[in-house]
Amino acid sequence: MNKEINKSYPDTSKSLPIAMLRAREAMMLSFRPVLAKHGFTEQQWRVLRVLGEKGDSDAGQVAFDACILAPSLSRIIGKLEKDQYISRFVDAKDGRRVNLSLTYSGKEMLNKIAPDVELIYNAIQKRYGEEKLSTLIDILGEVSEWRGR
Amino acid sequence: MNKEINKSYPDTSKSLPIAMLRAREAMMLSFRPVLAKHGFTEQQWRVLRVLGEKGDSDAGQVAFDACILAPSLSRIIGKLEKDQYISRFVDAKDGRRVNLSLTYSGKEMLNKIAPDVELIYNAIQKRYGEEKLSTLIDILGEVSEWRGR
DNA sequence: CGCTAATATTTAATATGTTAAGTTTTAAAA
DNA sequence: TTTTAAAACTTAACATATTAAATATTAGCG
Repeated sequence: MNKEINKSYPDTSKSLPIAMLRAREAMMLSFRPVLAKHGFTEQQWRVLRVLGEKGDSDAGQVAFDACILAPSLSRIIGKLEKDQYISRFVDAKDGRRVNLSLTYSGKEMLNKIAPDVELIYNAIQKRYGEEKLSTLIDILGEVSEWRGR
Repeated sequence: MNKEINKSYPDTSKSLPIAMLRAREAMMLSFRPVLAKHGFTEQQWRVLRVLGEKGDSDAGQVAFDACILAPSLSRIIGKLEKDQYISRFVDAKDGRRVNLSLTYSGKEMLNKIAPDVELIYNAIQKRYGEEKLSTLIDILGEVSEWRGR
């Protein structure tokens, strides 16, 4: 009959991937509406931010910095370019590389949205304290080094 | 001319949402191949796990526990039901609710995959130490309580 | 009881995630 | 130098994410 095929599994409440998903989602519930108000998705915003922060970069670098896979980035930069927030041009020294650059209007948008995003960051930091959050970021940084087997 | 429209923004390396994304992605790079080997996506696996752990639940509960939005869950359970890993039936007392239940074959699959997933969990825990990881989960839990303004 | 608001889920539309395959260009081996 | 392998993107196909709207059902109220 084997009505007892159920065993005991590690509680999902202790699952790191789910815990990160939950925490991230909690924060994004605050951020997303701000970005949406300006017509951007979370990912599009990350691309703009990374370009604003590190300056012109090739697509691979942006993909890494914004934590977006290459195929997704291809589509995203297609749209951002169409909307004239970024410009895209093939690298002169290596024809495989695509360099990305914020346009003036992209920089303007960045300057326009950033303060609203900052407000939320500050509220979160005020709520949980800088120390706890920097501990969090430190550990997350360590775990990001994980390369399984 | 305003060639200096660029200002300074908070470093994305200090962005909590991105830090969580990176750390999560690092771990999922280990987990995904294991799940894929058995033909499941990350989300489908979360649904199976949650049902195995908490027993029969309605869709809303599963959505919360697995951290999947209702519209996504609808499709996912559609596929899991078609593949006969779960069964779905309308609640007798509340016709709006849909109750979900693992089938025998769903439970079998859970028992088959869980050990492989466990191995990875254990390796991660061994690498970073239980204390650090439980600190991480604790802080993540706190941040999950965040409800913006 | 009949009407209206609230719930739980599903459907739809658009955007991104994920893996595999295809292109073009470089680098490296033979 | 010719061939081959590797690198950086892009395209394609399917799955999920996100928001809004549609459905169906229940709860509350007058």
